[in-house]
Amino acid sequence: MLHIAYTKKTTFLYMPFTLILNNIAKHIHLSKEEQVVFTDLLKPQAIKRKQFWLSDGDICKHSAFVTTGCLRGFTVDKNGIEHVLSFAPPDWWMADMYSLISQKPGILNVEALEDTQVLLLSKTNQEKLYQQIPKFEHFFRVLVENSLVASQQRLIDGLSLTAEDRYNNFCKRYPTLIYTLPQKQIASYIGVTPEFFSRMRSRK
Amino acid sequence: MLHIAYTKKTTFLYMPFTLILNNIAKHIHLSKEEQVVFTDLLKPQAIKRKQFWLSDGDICKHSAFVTTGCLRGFTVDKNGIEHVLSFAPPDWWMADMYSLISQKPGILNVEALEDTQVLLLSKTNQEKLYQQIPKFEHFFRVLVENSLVASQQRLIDGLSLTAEDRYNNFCKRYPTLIYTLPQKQIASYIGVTPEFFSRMRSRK
DNA sequence: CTAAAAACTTGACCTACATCAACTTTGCCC
DNA sequence: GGGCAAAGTTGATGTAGGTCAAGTTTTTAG
Repeated sequence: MLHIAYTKKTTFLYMPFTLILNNIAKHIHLSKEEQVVFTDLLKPQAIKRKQFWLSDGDICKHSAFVTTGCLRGFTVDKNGIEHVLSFAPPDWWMADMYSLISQKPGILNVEALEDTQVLLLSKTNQEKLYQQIPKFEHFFRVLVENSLVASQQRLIDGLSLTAEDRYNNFCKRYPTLIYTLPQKQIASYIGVTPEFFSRMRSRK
Repeated sequence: MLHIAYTKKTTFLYMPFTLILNNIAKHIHLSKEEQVVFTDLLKPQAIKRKQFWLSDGDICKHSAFVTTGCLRGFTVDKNGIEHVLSFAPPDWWMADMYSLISQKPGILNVEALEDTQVLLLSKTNQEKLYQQIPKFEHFFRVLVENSLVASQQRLIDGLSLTAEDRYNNFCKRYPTLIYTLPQKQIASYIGVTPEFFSRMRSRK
C-alpha cells in the first residue's frame, strides 16, 4: 500500500509529469534520480476558466508549465484596452518574467481561457534546481533564448507587416489555437481591434 | 621581452578587457585564472563606420561585445524599408540570436554607426566556456533573460502607446544615444517614418 | 432548456501616421 | 575648404486601421 502511494507520487511515469519530462528531455538528459528531484519540486495547481493566476501588481513567485487547458498573458493600457502578450497551451511555460526576475510588482495578468492544469515551479525551487542539477541552468537558458528569438521576430513583424500578414503568420505558427481561441483574443495578439479583425477575415 | 608580451595579452588589467570583465562581474565572480581563460577566447576586431559586421543571409558565428563606437542591428522589409531592432553602444552585446542559435542564415544586418571596436566570442568558444567555467551558463542565462524582458516591454509599448509616448520612453531609457544617433535611426527604432518623427519633435 | 452574457458583425465616420515631392541644412571626404 | 551626399524639414494628400453604435449570433452557467 505504502509502496504504491510512493510510486504514484514520484516515479517518472506518473501521468502529470510525463509531458514536462519530455519537454525537458528535448534539451538535457536527466537520470531517473534527477527526474525525481525535479518533479518533487513541482506543485500541481488547477485554474478554473476565467480565473486569474496572476494580476497586474502581483509579485510573480512561480513559473507555470501548462499540462492541460490554456492560459493567456495580457496587459491593460491606460485606456483599459487589453493587449495579449502570449498564450500558453499545453507544453508551454508562462510567467511574468520581469516580476519573476526582479521580484517587484509586475504588469502582467494571466487568466485561464479554459479549465487549466499547471505545474508550478517556485523561484526558490528553481534556484535550488540550479544548485543541485546545474544542467537546468542550461535548460532554462535555451528556453529563454528561444523565447527571445520569438519575441524579436514578433517585434519585426509588428514593424514591417500588415495586420493581414501578421494574421497569416499566426495561423501558420499556431494552427491549433485558431480553432479554440475566441477571435478577439487573436485580434489582440496581432494588434488590431476585434472589429477590424472581423472585417479582415470577411475579405478573402 | 617575452614576459612583457605575455602580460600584455593576458593580464586582466589590459585595457580592452576591463569593460567586459566589469560587465561580467555584475553577475558572476571570476578568479584571475578564469578571467584569463575567458579573455583568451576573445578576438578583438575593428569595424569602420558604415561597414557591415553581419548581413542578411549570413550565418552568425559570434557574439560581439562593443567596447567603443556603436552598432545598429536592423532588418529590411519587402518594400526595402529598414527597421532597427537594436543599438549596441559600449558595454552592450550584439548578435543575430536566431542565426547564432540555429546556425541557419539570419535576417539581421549589423552595421557600425561610427568606428567601432568589438570583442568577438565565437559560438564554439562560448560552448567551450560553458564546459570549462559553468558559471558562464548562469551569466548568459541572466543576460538573455534581461533581453527578453526588454523585448517584451517594447512589444507592449508598440501595442499600447502612441509614437510620442514611445519616443519619450526611448529618451528616458537611452539618454546618451539621443545626442549621437541620427534622427532617422531613432524614428526607425520607435517605428515611424523620419518625416513623421520630424513633425513630432517640432510640436512641443 | 433557457436567460443572460459574451462574442461577432456591419455601417458611418474619424485619426494617427504614411507617402511623395520639393526644398534646406548638415557633415563628411578629397 | 568646397562640393556632394545624406539628413532633416515642410506641405499636400492618401490609407490602414480605430471608434462608436446598433444589431445578430453563439456560448455559458444554472
